[in-house]
Amino acid sequence: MWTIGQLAQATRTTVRALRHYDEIGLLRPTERTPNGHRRYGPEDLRRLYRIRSLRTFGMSLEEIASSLEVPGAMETLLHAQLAILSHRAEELDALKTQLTRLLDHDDPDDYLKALEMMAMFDAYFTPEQQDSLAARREALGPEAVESAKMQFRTLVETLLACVRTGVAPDSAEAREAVAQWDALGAAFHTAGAGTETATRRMWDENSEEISARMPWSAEELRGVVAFADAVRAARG
Amino acid sequence: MWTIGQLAQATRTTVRALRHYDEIGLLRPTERTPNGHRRYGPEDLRRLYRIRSLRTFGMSLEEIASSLEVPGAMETLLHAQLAILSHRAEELDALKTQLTRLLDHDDPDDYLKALEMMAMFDAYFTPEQQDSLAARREALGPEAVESAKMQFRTLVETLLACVRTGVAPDSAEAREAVAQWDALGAAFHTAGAGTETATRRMWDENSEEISARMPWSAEELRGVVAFADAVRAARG
DNA sequence: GTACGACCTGCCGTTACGTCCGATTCAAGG
DNA sequence: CCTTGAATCGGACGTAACGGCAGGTCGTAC
Repeated sequence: MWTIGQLAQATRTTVRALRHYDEIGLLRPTERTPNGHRRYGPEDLRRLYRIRSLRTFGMSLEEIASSLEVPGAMETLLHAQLAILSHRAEELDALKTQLTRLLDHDDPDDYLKALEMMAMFDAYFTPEQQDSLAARREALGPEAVESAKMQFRTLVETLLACVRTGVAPDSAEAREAVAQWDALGAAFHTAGAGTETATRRMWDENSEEISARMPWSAEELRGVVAFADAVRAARG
Repeated sequence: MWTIGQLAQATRTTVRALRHYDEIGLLRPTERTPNGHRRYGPEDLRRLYRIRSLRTFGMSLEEIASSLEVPGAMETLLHAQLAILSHRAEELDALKTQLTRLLDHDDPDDYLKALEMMAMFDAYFTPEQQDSLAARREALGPEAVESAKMQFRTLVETLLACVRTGVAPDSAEAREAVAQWDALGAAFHTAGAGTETATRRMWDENSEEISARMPWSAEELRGVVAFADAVRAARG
């Protein structure tokens, strides 16, 4: 039989934790001395060992309590916990790659804007869509992505010029530019269903935020998008 | 300018979270209407995006607040967070393998005892020592481990017989048995420094618990260990 | 006798909000 | 203009697993 301090020291827990377990009924000492001091026996020690093990697996004390009562619950619970841990590991891994991508970014002063974009990205794309977009980018390779950015810039400039000079939406010049624009987008979208509409929503609702990362104003961008719509409508 | 409900819906947060951010001064709305309703502007929206991004990286609101104030703190903090995430990933991975080992165990009714042993194991070996022991077991292969268990059982029986029949500690029979015992232990211990003494402490302080998993009583085991000590002492 | 350590109960604090409350206030319809 | 339902307000309490502190009791050693 051991006092609470001895048990705590022997099992590398704390007196406070043991008292907490007693409070919530998870580990009641075998007996109390007449003056109220807790006395723990070997059976309590074993139960404590089990509790600490299950705790290292990330289970809540409530789960531990119920699994220790019901004799057959252990296997089911451990399997479930393994699944949870695997899921958490995947999430962690995704976070790590995202963070690494962010830190590998060229411009170290651009973190704040990058963070904004990531959150917006999260808000408009489902995780599956994000995965497919990332996979698509990876499949295309970094130089293809850079090249796409360049093409995108020149296309925006072209369309912007069309808007400014009042080129008709059914002109060959406008059609050609919009066709290239759509092809460029398609190269990144073919992998995931619904990414096109999500991109469009993000574009519509956040042109101000997006323009903050680009050399054009939100007004100009909205004009370009509207013009592209008109060109597609004229094309039929 | 948006109301709190609109902002919450647009950014997929909750009204309560936004009020919380306001409370702790993390995200104050640009203005209030005369009647006290919060009004958020584009600047608030951007700040919220940043906050949500950093939150997904597992940072506390306090860390986020300070990193958003100090201009250069972002890179340092993100790097630190990446390190933390990597560490957590390793821990999670270790937990997963441990759980998997437990679930791969032959006897499904033996979970509770296995959990006890794991906790004791944790209490007496440092993580590095545990790694080296596991690596050692893996290097030896499962059939070698099984064979060692068999040898261990017969050795205990032999020594137990010596104790019962009062064989002298300096007899050839006793010396031979103890030499084999030590060799068997050495096969598992050579990889990690300090594992021998840890094993010994665990053995000394928990013979009752250990005996619960073996076909001998704690009394008998303590007798065997003491006898082995005597034999080693006689050997010099 | 008293000093010291170990123990007791009870209460507040932690994180990032969720939930519920009663009291206003807004927007739309009759 | 009045009503009604939805949105908003501030405040309070709850969460998980303890940590830490206060004030009191107990046992032992000097």
